Amino acid sequence: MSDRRVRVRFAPSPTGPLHMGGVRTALYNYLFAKKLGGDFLLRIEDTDQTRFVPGAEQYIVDALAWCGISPDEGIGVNGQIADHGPHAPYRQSDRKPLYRAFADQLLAAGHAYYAFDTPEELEAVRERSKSAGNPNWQYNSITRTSMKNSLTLPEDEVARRLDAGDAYVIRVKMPRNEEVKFEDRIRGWVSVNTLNLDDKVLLKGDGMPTYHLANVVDDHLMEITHVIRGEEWLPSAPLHVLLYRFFGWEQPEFAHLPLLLRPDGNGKLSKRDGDRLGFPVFPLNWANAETGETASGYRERGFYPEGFVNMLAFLGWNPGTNQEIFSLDELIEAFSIDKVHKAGARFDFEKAKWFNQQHLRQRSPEVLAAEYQAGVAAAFGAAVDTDFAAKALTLFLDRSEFISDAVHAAPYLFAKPAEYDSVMVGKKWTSESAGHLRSLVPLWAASNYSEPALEEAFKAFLTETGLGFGAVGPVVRLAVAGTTQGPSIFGVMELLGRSECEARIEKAIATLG
RNA sequence: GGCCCGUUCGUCUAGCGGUUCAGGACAUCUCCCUUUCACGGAGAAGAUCACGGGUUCAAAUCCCGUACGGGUCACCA
Repeated sequence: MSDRRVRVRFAPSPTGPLHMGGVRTALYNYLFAKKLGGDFLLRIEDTDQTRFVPGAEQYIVDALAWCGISPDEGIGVNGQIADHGPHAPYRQSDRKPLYRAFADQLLAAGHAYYAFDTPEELEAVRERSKSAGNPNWQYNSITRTSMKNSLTLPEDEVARRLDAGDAYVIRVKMPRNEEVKFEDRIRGWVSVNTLNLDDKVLLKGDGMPTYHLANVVDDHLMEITHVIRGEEWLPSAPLHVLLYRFFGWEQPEFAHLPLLLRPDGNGKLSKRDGDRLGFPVFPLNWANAETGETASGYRERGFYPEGFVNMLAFLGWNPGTNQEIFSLDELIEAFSIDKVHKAGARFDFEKAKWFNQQHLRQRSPEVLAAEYQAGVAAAFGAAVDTDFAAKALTLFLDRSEFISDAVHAAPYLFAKPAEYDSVMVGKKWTSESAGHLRSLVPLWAASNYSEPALEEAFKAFLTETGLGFGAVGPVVRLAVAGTTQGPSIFGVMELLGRSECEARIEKAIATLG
């Protein structure tokens, strides 16, 4: 497989929104392919018709598009829900007719067999086994001899049942005692004895393949060279290796990614963690049609795709240098599957925010100004011009992790303070405060109301009166902004303009005395 | 429980037999800057490299065992 064109795939099941772990798997696949000049495909594995969730497929496509992880082939090319490429269709439910022949091939070669046991019978056997002290009964090389299948039933009865249309599944016939080995790109040699593997169902009663069959068949047909997926697939990898062998196909290279762990306690990060832990687990908002609840997404939380992707890339991978801030293109350049960590990575939202902050600062002033304008319009229904936005950003960007921080840090830029910080009023507002402000108003009015001029006039006033900055500065802040925190109050005053500032000062004096 | 995988500062990690009594980042703390809050700068603290045995002149790095953690055991993916 060394000189084959690199082709990888991300193959999610549309049973709900894609969570961040899934996005990271897609990202690593994408980075790997692009780094090597190969193809990245998106295939939809919807063989379980009972778990179909409306909108999930659209969500997956939208989420990847937002992240900039664009498929070259399959579903979702150019963000469209449509098949695109020489191996169409790329949705397994649409490929249903094609799997049967492969199951038959295994049947003919003696690597698979028909099994007529009903789900109820299997359930009963498991129950019996459990009460006998064996908690997990398996359909395997030993137990299959006492089940109803084409290995135990007389040939004519099997033919009769098949003719009669009896329900059946096709199971893999697991070899009795064989060591299955494969070299995982991340974990090295992994070895399992078939004694511990069971006769997995390959083709279900409804004619649909299970993941195992569909995955192996499609990866082969679609000429996938590297299977990069989550560690939860490691236990079934030996089965897949065996299937490639049974079919006589070249086996792709495997790379099983470490899991994303919950920041608290134990276990892997799951969809059900939702917002319970105080951060989104999904790339985009997801409105659950059944519960009516909306799970929050990174996009809506204010993250830039660049920050989100950068953060995800570093959960389990590291370039080996001290550089941490990367664009998608830089990630492609730096990525190496061999540098992926083996152990699970515990997610830390604080660091995630830091990544976004770094990307926030890398954006151009023009783009930021436009985003700020949009944010202000959405939050306060106020329209501000580009100059205002640019000036506001020089004041507020430093203290922001998200552009929304800059927007929400100063509602007082868009409305007079509704109230004044009572603690600071108590500390700083004295019987003399109103007088100081009244003295300042004409001094400022005589200036051009620019930040430096306002500050200069203020300082001159202090010098003249012998007052300290701490005695009057906070008072000005309270009057103009209602709070004593924030950037230079003179910058804020410049933004607000003279008449607004004077009105606010009057209002404060009227309110606070 | 069986099988498989993993284990370096609180967290993400660098490290691939000697140049490391372990480097960076987030978080924490201190100081400077700023008469606010942040940003920024400087610094501190924080890991006997899970533990125990080996191998070797030399081990975080190789091997074995133990412990702990995780994953997986469906006609789900």
